[in-house]
Amino acid sequence: MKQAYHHGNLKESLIATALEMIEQEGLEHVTLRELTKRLGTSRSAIYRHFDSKDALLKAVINAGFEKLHECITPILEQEHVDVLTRFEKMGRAYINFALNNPAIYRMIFGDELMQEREESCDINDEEQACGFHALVALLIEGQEQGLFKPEDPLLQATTVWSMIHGLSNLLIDGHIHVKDNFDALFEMGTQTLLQGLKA
Amino acid sequence: MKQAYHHGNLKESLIATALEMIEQEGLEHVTLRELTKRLGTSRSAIYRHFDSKDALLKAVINAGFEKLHECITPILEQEHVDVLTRFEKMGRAYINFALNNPAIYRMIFGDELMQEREESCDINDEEQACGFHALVALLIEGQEQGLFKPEDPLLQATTVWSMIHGLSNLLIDGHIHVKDNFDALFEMGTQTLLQGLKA
DNA sequence: GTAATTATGTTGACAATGTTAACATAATGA
DNA sequence: TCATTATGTTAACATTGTCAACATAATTAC
Repeated sequence: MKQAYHHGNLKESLIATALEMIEQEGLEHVTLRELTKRLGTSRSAIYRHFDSKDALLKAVINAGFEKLHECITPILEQEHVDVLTRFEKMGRAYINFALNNPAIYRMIFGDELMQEREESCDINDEEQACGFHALVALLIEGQEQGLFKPEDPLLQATTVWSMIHGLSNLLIDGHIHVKDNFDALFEMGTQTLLQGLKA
Repeated sequence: MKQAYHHGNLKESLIATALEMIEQEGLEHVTLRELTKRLGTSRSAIYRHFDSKDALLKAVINAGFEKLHECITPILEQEHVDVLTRFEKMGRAYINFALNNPAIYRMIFGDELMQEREESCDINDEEQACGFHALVALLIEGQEQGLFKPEDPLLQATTVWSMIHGLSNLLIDGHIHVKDNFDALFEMGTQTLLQGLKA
């Protein structure tokens, strides 16, 4: 019905299609002309919804971050599951997200676009890093059960995150080959972490 | 003397200046026109030495990788220093390299340019990943001294690398702020690793 | 030493891309 | 109904990587 002149919800379509293109063709092949062609609109229709291409990409990144968050946080908050199981499930889900969405994952954490906005992605802000603070909560829970050393849980969480994040990056950037020995590698990583944190 | 028409060693100057520009202005501001202007040559002089801009950037990446290698490997091979000290010094040097050369570090491990060349950066190839295999050797040495579990040292090395790499990335991408608590964070990371690997 | 060949550098042009201004059309509300 | 706002289109521009044609230096063959 809205096909005539107005697209309807171009803004969200732009984000969704850009996200698809990034994952399928790679960020460098995402051009505004191609993107708008796929949506049947004209080149500069974008500028009614975003200030620039970078602004659109930031919105895509935020959408991707939301996806990751929805993938991780629920696992950490399954209170009926024991701490160690949640720990392992979270790690597996996190790395799988990276493996299934490598381009977005790379953008979320590495893209230069994000460098400027100082505020965001600050671990210490509980609002912006709620996934991280769910991990902190899990570690505190483990400390109370005597599973982990009673040390600063923020530092512990950062250590855990470093390992998972580093492993994810090495995998999606091709420095480790999944086929080789993913399960053994994941096991070694988590076991090292758990023994390292153990009281 | 060579100023007249021929530059002399344009190829290496291109790599060196590009590396400087990347670190100072950021990769996205490195344009062939600006790069060649700084070297006093004309735009397309590049194409006498490189097939494309990407080819030049790959050469820059290789140069950066070499820098990292020269920074890390000597530490790992100091046979008169005990294993645990070498371990910690390596970690510190590695992260400091990332902090001092964030743009290049990001390119070395994350850049899409490298994705295509399947062969390279393969951990299992002892030629290409000699830094990594120096770490493997250190872990084997530690195993022989009873410091570490007698498990697959390749997996152990990958685990160590994941932690250091992840921490480096989180730091240079601004998700952790160095000023906050770098020493405590580094300590937590290495201690967790060491206790996790301990026999 | 001179001519031929190769290596290296320059200039002008082109296509692709992000962006903007001027214009066009739809939706909304007084 | 009409005025205002929201949204979409078209034409043009500057920037950038790239290439072809040309120019000049260095090297080699004779």
